[in-house]
Amino acid sequence: MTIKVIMQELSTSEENYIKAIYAIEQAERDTVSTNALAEQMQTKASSVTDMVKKLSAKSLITYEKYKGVTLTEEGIAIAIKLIRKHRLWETFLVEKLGFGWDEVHEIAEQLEHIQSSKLTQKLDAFLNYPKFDPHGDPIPNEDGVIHKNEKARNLSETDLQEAYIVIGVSDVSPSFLKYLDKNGINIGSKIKVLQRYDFDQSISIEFNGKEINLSKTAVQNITVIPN
Amino acid sequence: MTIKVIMQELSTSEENYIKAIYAIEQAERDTVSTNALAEQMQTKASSVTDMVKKLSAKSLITYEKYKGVTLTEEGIAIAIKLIRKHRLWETFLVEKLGFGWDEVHEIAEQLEHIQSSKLTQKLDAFLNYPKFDPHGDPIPNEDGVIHKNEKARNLSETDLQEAYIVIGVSDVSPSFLKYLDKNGINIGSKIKVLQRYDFDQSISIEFNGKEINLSKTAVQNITVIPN
DNA sequence: AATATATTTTAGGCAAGTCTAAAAATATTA
DNA sequence: TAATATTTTTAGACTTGCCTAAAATATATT
Ligand SMILES: [Mn+2]
Ligand SMILES: [Mn+2]
Ligand SMILES: [Mn+2]
Ligand SMILES: [Mn+2]
Repeated sequence: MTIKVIMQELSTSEENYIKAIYAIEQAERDTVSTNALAEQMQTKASSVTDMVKKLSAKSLITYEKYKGVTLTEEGIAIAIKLIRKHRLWETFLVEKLGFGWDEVHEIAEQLEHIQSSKLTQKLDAFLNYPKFDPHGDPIPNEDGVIHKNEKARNLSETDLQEAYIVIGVSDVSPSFLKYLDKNGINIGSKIKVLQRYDFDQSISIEFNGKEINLSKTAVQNITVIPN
Repeated sequence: MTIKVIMQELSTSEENYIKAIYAIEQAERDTVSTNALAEQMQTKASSVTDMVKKLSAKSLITYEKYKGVTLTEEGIAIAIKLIRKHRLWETFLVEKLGFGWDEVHEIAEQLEHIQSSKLTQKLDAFLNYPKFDPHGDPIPNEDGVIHKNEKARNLSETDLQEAYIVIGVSDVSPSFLKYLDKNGINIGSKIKVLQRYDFDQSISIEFNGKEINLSKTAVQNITVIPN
């Protein structure tokens, strides 16, 4: 007797909620509150309550009134599949179609919902099984395994006078990425941390021979490893 | 004073209706009836009436009660853009990802709704501005121009003992395309029409040295040009 | 502990897209 | 042309996903 796993069809909205819950779970290591989810989804708390009941009924999250939600194993698997598709498509758009890294997130938000596991698998092969997307984020493999870089840290947690390599950005808004482009900073850029200003938590770095000042907000959105 | 053309955002459902109306208009050269549209959309006539009112309010079709619908200029432009995207994606899936021509239609049905004119343009360039999709259908260019082959005709309208080249298929169902695959018939296949059987309107052709019998239904779905 | 504040849920409503059943209009046929 | 059949529209209902306003619960403050 064979057991058939029925992978339920999810709406785009349901998928986006799953992704949002996953993202919050990764950031804060706690159950996800209704308000936090409403914030992430740019919607109202009452809408979140509605959706959260539906996802709970489908066993993709556990939900207790007034106590927030957590993804189930199945929910996590779905979230990771979506992230995999999102990052593969972003890689395709940059590597094959020549888009800038600031242009691909919005399009990938649409493409990640295309339903075809064969497509995902063939896209992965076509791209030569890339490990990271254009923003330096790791791409989960077909089994859902994500290889995080152990040495990765936020630029705000670095030592003075030490050399680092930029390996990722956590804000993918076009304005931030264009700002980095203007300064020539990209994934792989070699930098040295020169000074840290306590009054506004900005820092100055050496990059390509010149000194660049980065605001607190910019610094918080750059991930590096020691060089 | 500049006139700004506001390209309205359409839902996937609205887009599919526009495409369906266009397809029927091409086939029968007449206004499109509610029932014909319901048949094409695999839905009920009452649902069609509802949608037809909406599209009419958006000036994408002209609609008169009990008299069927016609696409407006704007409606036609939208239909052609969708067909362009559909066929470009099918080409991508076959040429770049290695899908079979029988596997791509369903996936392209999803991909054609991705919103980004820059994506369409870059995909076109990446594919080297292909003129035809994997089923031999012409791909509209960025200006909406479709180059139809003047010499194209249905296999049912061919002369005996004459040589032809298969240039297209009008049924894209996997079962039909797999049937052609089994016989080795593809776009570009050189064939000779041997005989025509009146009693069931089947024909026999010579292909690759061997004789193949094709049913009426098969014949009706193959497009050829004289060799 | 009682009160005030913040968070979350419920109640009720709206738009899109679909359906069934019934009514209205059009087309066919006797 | 009148009856019959077919097509199309309307009426009313359902689901999904969202909203606002109000009620319920939980948390913070005095
Ligand atoms: Mn992204
Ligand atoms: Mn990314
Ligand atoms: Mn197709
Ligand atoms: Mn095609």
